[in-house]
Amino acid sequence: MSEQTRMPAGRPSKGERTRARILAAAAELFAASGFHAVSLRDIAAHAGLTHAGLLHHFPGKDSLLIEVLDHRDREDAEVLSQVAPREHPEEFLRGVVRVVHRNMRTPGPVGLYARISTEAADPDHPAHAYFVRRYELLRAGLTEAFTALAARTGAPPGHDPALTAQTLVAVMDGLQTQWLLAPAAIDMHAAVVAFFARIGLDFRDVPPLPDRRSGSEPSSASTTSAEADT
Amino acid sequence: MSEQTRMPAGRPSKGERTRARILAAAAELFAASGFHAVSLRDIAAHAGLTHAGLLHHFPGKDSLLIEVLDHRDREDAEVLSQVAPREHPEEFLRGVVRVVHRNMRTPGPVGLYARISTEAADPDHPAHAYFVRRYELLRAGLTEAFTALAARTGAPPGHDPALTAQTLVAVMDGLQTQWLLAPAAIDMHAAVVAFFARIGLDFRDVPPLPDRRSGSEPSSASTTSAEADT
DNA sequence: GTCTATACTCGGATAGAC
DNA sequence: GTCTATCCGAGTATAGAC
Repeated sequence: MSEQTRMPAGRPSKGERTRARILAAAAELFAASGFHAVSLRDIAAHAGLTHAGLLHHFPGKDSLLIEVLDHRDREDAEVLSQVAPREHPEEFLRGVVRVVHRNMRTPGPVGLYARISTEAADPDHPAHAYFVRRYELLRAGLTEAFTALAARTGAPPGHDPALTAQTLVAVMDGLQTQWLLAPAAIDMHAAVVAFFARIGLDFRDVPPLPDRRSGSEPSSASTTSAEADT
Repeated sequence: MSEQTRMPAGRPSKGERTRARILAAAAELFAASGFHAVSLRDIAAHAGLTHAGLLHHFPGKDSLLIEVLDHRDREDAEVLSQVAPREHPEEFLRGVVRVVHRNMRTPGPVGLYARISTEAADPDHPAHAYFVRRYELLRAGLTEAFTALAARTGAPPGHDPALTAQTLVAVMDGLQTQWLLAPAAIDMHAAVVAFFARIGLDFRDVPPLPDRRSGSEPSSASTTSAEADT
């Protein structure tokens, strides 16, 4: 799914630059208007070529979507994969809070993600396998963190790390839905901090994340420890 | 948005019966394959007419969608509106658990709802206002219930009923996303019961809801107390 | 290897005949 | 109230210019 994504580092060829332009245009337009509402002709025009020319670089609209998702994914992975959930669970969970905080500055990509993740419930959807795997990894990483945390601090009797992980993911996703519909009424960051407080973690002091630098490739997105083997 | 939805009660005219047939076909096909994957020609054929004939009864595909959602909404409202959140908060919350439980038997409509609710983040979406209002009402009802409950049982110091309501809604929505992607891995009912347990409510014994009777109009869906004034 | 031109099929939507 | 005919724009595929 994400092979051949290492940076050429040297001088990018003309085709590679065109590809990057297309990807940037797709990300922007998808984020602004969603997947179905945007046509290949729109994206192509935005990137300065015809839709047939675009199809020389990408086999179809679906693959374009997946590559856009994959790219954004690596940006979050940059934050979360700095620290292994098993060894430094608190730090890992702090990273989650920081991502949520930053998400409140980027409704476009957040909306895109929310939209596609629900569309992808259909097994025939091009991004289905992508999201199944993504959620598995997310839950696995959080479960590891909660397990390590419970072992360290002494777990309450009925505590279930996997259930907590699943619920935390649900809270973050569900908050996005409400926030996207009524941004002024929902404070995702505060709600997630409150959720952590309910399970005994005080994350009120977690510092915000710097603004995402605009449209550049991640400098080093090699192996992400968040993608550890289950 | 939902005017002219009272039952004519007398003998339905031919047009009304056709309308009902179209609506039933749309609900079935949307639930089975989603919104975008189903064409007006599919729905029309399923209802026994051409797509142009269908468009005589509904101005467009969007309005068809909204009416389908509205219809399903009233069915859930039947459960939740039996009891006022302020007077009988436990019963009201029990109703929520029962709806979640029943949802696990109907992935089609649940998926449709999840999809549309994220698409509707776009202010230009035909269902935008619908979902904004729906979430406001949901949160308002739950906030009332949690407030009444806190007043009765003695509230913990830092307890915020509105925040709890918002988080519960998020949990239910987010669980749906994960469940739709991997039904075998997620038990929405158990997770919601666990969430209630975390805030001190034992809902393990809530009885399931009977199966939805197939394709008939609600017998009396007049005023829903869940739609009380905010 | 990069791109344009063109065409095919299917979608939603409209106009007007019956 | 329903149909036929038609329009426009979507995703996709192919041929061929450079």
